[in-house]
Amino acid sequence: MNGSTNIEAKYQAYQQQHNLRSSKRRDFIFKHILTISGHFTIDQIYQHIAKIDPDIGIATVYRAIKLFVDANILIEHRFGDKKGFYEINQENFQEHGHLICRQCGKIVEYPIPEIKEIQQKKEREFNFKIDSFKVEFFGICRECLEKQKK
Amino acid sequence: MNGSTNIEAKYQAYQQQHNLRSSKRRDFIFKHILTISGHFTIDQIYQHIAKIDPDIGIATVYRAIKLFVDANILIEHRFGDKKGFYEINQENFQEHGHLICRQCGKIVEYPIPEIKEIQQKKEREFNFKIDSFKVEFFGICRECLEKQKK
DNA sequence: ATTCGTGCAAATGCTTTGCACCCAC
DNA sequence: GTGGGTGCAAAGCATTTGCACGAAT
Repeated sequence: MNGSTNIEAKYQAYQQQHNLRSSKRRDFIFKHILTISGHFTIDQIYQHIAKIDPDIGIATVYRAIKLFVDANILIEHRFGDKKGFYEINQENFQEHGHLICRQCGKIVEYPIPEIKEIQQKKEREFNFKIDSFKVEFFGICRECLEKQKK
Repeated sequence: MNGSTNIEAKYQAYQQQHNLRSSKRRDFIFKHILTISGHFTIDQIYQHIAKIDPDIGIATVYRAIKLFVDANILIEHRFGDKKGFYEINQENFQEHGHLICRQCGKIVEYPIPEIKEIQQKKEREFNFKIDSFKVEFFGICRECLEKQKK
């Protein structure tokens, strides 16, 4: 089973559980987010879709993305900004965290395989059913450190 | 050296570096946040301070808290909400992460001593100067799981 | 027919900012 | 006196929502 069928199954299951009607716009947004690697914002999605389907409203994008977050298809991040960042919660993607530079805002991804073990430990310990995680480090990146020296 | 002198030193250093003047209000907010364990919101601080100093404006609280975040005295969290949550970034506090129930919104803290090692590894690997981190797990808590069964 | 999905614009809620005034240096 | 600190109200910005209409069942 590859990643996208896995996610599609999740979407279909969610649609059934919530008695959703089929919607071309929502399906189109869904297909589009599958093609994105890394993070994106609502506005990026909206800009892209609006080129192909100019009548779409940004509210529809908000509603769709919110639904995908609820369905645990997407993970929402707020890296200190007020704006939301989203990324696919694909189980067979590499587990990763984020390094955020608080000076230039750059976001670097890094693999963090250690997290699975910690997650399982916490699940047992707190009797929580965990379905996503975030590991974020904040600091100053090399480039900004060098700029400071000058 | 205990935790609060550590933080006070951080505050003083920041004040000097940024040529801040002394401010009774900012200092009072500073002292107040030191007494709080766990997370708080801007509004909670404002409500508390306004009882003692009714003339204070909420903008002052925002400005002070933002400054403390910039000084790395506070860590800002956004647990999916639009509202910001804050907590002290006290180095000799126990390193901890958060478990967030996406159903009832409950936030549980847990120790995560493993993180220091990971942090150091990433610092070396990416040449980042890391000064704070977040580890968050999202899922459904025991109580909500039990409610679902019924 | 009924109810969900959508566009639009208004509303919301947190946060920031411009301005006039006050206060520390 | 100069420039930071503050209260107030207005503005900003991302996000949500009420409403009327169109589309799916």
